[in-house]
Amino acid sequence: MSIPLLQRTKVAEDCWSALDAHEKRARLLRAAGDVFAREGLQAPMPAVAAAAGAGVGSVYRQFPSKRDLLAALVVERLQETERGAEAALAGEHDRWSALTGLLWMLAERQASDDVLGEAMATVSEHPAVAEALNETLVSLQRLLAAARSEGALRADATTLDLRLLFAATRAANQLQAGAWRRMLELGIDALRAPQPGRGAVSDASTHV
Amino acid sequence: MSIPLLQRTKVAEDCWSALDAHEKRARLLRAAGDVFAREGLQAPMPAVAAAAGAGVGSVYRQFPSKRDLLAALVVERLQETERGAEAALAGEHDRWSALTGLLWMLAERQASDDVLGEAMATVSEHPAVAEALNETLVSLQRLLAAARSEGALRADATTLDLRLLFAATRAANQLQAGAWRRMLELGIDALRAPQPGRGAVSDASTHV
DNA sequence: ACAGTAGCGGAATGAGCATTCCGCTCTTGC
DNA sequence: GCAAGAGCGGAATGCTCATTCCGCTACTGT
Repeated sequence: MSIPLLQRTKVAEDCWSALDAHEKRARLLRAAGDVFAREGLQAPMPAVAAAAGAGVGSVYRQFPSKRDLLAALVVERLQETERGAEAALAGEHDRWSALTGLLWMLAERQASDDVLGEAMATVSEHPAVAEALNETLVSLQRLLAAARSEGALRADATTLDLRLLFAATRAANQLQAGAWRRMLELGIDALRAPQPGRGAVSDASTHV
Repeated sequence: MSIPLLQRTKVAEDCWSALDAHEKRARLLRAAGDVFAREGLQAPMPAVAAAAGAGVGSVYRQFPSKRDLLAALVVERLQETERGAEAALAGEHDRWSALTGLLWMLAERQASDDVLGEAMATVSEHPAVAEALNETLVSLQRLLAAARSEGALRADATTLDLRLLFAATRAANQLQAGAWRRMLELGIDALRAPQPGRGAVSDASTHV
């Protein structure tokens, strides 16, 4: 069941064990993501361990507590988001298209596997999560700034608006499968700059 | 601690015990609402019992399970909403004002004590809740129809839109206290009929 | 080939909670 | 005033986990 053959060799053992640990961690994270997505956040640790083909002990060696495991999962997703934002910023299209494209991608992913939203709420206080969130928000902020300078994004849009949008799509989807699409369309419309329009998704423009 | 004096008298004992049971039930419900609002839905039953100045046994005599207690709480709130809708329908103002007024009131209440949203998700399958929800939706539906006939509400707005709106305000508020206001303003704007506007909160107009 | 040990799997432990059970009290009916 | 019993409070029970602990296996270095 395990992959002991990859463990420590006489050559550069630190290097090997490091690589190995990394792979094991990734495997656990993937299994945890699957299990939590399928059974909800209350899925027991032993189930996660089993899904990863490991014993609980091994899970706890990588993640000191369930909370830490959840946090790692969330951080992973946040980093993906950050990379997505960076890519959007560097892409060929105009920033507005890049931004909306990113939002659709993220929302779709969230819709197909909602755990992360709930997990985020559970571990938002976790140091690692807080840090990752900050970094992600910085990237998103830059993307917003770029889109704004191109005139496509309403002037007072902030990253809080984006977060509100995600919260809303998630809520919508819990109420009725597929409802997230409409909610997102609506939100994106509200984010668009044009015309004299009325309000934005948020008036709290003093946040990152 | 208890109010034994009100129990059974020789006069019309069914009547008395019924009234008494009703009062006790109400007291439990109030206590449960407080406790859950303060400590979250995972608050232990003994805590609820203590808050009501009763023993767990008494709680279980009224509500066979925690789930039933939660359901009763949700049903109560739904009925309030229903009454609110009826009142709005019968009020003096135009239906649009009545509708938005109702939405503001309900959203504010939800913001100040969020449990019900979560509880609703937990027990939405419960028969009693399903039934109460249906009735509430019927009333809201009538209010919507009235507002629509006055021309203030967009033609394709449904009660699902209202539910989405509540889900969204709740989500917004969880992210940032007070954010529900903006979200609600936005949603109400989207519900307004006027001009050629773009989209509604939902495109699923085939639901009650 | 052998002793030493890192890392593993999963049994064992402990805590928290919903729910059940029971002895006790206060009220009733005579 | 007394026996019967309705309804009460809260101790006891049983179960589900998170987390800890430990004997075992497989690889290392000699």
